[in-house]
Amino acid sequence: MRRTTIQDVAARAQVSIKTVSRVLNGEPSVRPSTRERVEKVISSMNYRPDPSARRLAGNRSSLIALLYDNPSPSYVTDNQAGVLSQCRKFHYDLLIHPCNYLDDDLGDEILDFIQKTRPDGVILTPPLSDKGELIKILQDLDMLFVCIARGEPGPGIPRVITNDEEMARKMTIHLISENHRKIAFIKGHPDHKAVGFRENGFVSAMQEAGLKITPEFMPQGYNSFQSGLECAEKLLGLSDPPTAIFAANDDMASGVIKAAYNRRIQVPDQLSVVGFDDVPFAGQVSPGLTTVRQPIREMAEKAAEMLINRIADRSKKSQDQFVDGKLIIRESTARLEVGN
Amino acid sequence: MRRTTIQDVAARAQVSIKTVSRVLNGEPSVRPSTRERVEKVISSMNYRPDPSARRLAGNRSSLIALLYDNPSPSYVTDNQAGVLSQCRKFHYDLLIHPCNYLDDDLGDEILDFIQKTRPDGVILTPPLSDKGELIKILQDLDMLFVCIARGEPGPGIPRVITNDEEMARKMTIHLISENHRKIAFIKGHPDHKAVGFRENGFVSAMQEAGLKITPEFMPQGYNSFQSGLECAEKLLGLSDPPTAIFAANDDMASGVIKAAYNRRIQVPDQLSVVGFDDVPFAGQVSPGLTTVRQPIREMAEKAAEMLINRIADRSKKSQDQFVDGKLIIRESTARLEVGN
DNA sequence: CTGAAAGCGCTAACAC
DNA sequence: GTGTTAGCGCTTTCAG
Repeated sequence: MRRTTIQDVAARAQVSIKTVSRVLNGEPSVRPSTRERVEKVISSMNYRPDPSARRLAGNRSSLIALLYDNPSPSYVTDNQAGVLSQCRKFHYDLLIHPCNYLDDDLGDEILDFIQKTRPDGVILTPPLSDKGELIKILQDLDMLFVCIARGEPGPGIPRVITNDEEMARKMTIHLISENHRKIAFIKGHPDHKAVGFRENGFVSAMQEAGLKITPEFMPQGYNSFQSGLECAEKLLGLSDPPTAIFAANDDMASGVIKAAYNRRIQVPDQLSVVGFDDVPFAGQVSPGLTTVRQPIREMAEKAAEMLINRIADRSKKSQDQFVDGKLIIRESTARLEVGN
Repeated sequence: MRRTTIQDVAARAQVSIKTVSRVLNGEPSVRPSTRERVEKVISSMNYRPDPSARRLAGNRSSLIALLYDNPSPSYVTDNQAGVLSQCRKFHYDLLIHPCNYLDDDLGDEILDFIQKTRPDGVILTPPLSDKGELIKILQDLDMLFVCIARGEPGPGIPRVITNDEEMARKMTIHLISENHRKIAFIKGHPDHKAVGFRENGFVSAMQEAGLKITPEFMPQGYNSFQSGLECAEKLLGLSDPPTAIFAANDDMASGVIKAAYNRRIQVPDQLSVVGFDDVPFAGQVSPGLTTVRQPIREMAEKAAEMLINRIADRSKKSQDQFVDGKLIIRESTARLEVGN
């Protein structure tokens, strides 16, 4: 059974295929009565335009590509969900392309992917969004793109960003308000710029409170559970250990909780732990993790929206979009009782 | 700058476009020397065939659709990764379609999606793969599909499945071998058939060991962290509580650990806990969760492979594929010391 | 083994 | 407002 085409619809509605096309694309110059008639036929025949034909003729793919390394499954699915919700609204399809940030030929691979699939636009998530080499490739291709959580601003590099620094400041101030003075910070992956801002927020809050921070109290993590575990081992083994540990993300924070568990250190009684992101399992570990909620899905939605707007009108410049985080206080932090 | 087309390649290689097409599609009847010449031109011009044009002319989309509800982010990303790896190998693109299992118009939505995107084949993950209504829609459309972890076999319903029952048996036997006698089982979502097999495995191992199981010790969970937490609350509140709890998946098992934590019950000293799936955070909770590793990625790969084979030759019948799970013993279980 | 020509189903000019 | 016509870049007959 051949699928029904625009011809069939046109014949039944007694109009030319062009008119059907106009109705399909919501073009204005169609008499309301005609439009209605065509729409009726379309739905009665259950007609769907063939996307390949549209792409070919219209020279636009109605495809958006989402590029990501794989920070964490929940990060990935949240981003996908956000982008997809906009895609559905505006009749785009989504192509996903996980890739390896460290691949030597990442650039070639992505170039290949884009040339092969010809999306109308691309969305980059960190750490890819911080990678100048990729940005350059996209710009050379004259491909529209939007960066999620990219660290650096730049002309022609539209971004959706959060107030990482401010939220890290707030979280640090919260810890200080709970009487903590010896607070350590586990730094995030150096290639992941936005995570670096969390460090800045921590440092500025500490300095403002007149608290000193030693390099010993700021070990370098790499965003992974394992690196958080290792950094915490070091911190907790110190002769004068911290009473609170702020990890730059939740994965590392859960590594800290694990390290404390291994050493039979009670959280939060003996040690407060905080993370950043509010991944799903942050609420499921024991104790529940105090953290900063990152509106990942919302950021992805905004990014998709920006991208779709730019596709519709390439001349329109788009400004960086901001999205707010939020403190989530759970059980992994507590007021430090005096005497410590 | 116009993109290079098959015409350009043909002109440069001094052949007709048909010959280029033949080379592109790996058709046999091309003289090796000609083939080589064409290939050289293709790579020197960095030519990529336009997928839309191919789809339109060839009446095949080179698209695979992955349909899923959202059991958990890691489940989703593992499935995507598995399918994608095969897609890349065989030059398919992947369309993802998360949906809501409980939507009243799920069938319509999926029908719409398929008609709109015209994939060459579809992969279903549980619980969608158990939903007869969807299967029927796909069959009516004459759409090729493969089910992952579908419970029921059926003619014309190719599946990739695991030995859930056997692994649950083994895990139960493990608990029994560690002296546990009072073992509770938190059942999975009733709509998720494969998870039901885990229950069967548990029951058969218990019966074989001559241990009795009361309904009280087999509460109904719904695969979520929260439901695991609630079931565990009930179990641990019993006058004669279990010494071990087997949850039908890891999310529920981590709910159990949380419940124990809340009640200051030591895991594994006072209570052994086991899950099923080996999601990433199973190794990150404290204590690490003893569980059964589900080879999700591998299943997805097999499913994609089967599907692609069927697309290549619709007449070929495909048999159900089996993939093995594996016991992962971590710290949440321990030998029960006598005297209990 | 290779090529010419006819579409695939749609959109974009341009006419009316 | 609406229709006609010519492609988009490829695959597929069907001839040679």
